[in-house]
Amino acid sequence: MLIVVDEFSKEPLYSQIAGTIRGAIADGELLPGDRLFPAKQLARDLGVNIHTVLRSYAELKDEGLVKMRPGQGVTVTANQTVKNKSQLEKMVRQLIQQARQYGMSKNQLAEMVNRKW
Amino acid sequence: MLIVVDEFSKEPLYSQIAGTIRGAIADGELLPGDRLFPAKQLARDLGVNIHTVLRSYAELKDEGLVKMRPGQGVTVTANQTVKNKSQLEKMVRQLIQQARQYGMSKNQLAEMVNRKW
DNA sequence: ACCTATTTGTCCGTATGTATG
DNA sequence: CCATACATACGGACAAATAGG
Repeated sequence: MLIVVDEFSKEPLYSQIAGTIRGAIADGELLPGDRLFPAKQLARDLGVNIHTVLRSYAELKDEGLVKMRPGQGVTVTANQTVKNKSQLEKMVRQLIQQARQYGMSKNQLAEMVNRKW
Repeated sequence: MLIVVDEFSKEPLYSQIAGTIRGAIADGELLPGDRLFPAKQLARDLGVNIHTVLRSYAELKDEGLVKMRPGQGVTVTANQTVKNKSQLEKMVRQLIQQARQYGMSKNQLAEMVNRKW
């Protein structure tokens, strides 16, 4: 996987790095179980600080795309592709309709989902 | 609001701080629109680094509990309470269960809700 | 059981940039 | 223009978990 960063971009470095990796996972270039470069190594290769890389990795971790473990590294999480999601989408639509009736905002619903997860 | 940190606790400092504020919001001690202490000030008062406080705030921001804006500070987000929400909560629980069966992550579900809103 | 190297996790300090008022 | 406050990035230090010899 090729990662490049543009230090003059208005997009933060950690965001650029996370975005590239996120795309690679989405494209299947990185598969579940695959290990990312150690932060130290990637930082050296990219010419950025290790903290910047670790922040990128942490972002992907928060998204559930990877797992991070000291001594072991960062590995891509099991694939989350949904096969039969039509039913799920129907539920989501119903839920949204219900939430709207209660006068909830999008963020309020999102927060509720987040809380109950 | 009183915030104390235990530097010998195994719980990270930023987590301790975020937890205290999270609790204060849950208890209604902090109300929507209320402003948190500037990170610099709180850091000084607690005897920790400003980054540690900013990390706490960022965590609460990711949870949707507060908003952060340069120059303006950190403010508690609008309350999410819904009056007749028992049915809605039941739907959310079902939805989450369904989503889990499909192997979706929390963020994937959130994104789905966001997209369909 | 021990030691060592690797790698992430947290915290500190400093510098500079960006948005707001 | 200026002060305030968060945002990003760098560097260094040490801790904690893991793997391997």
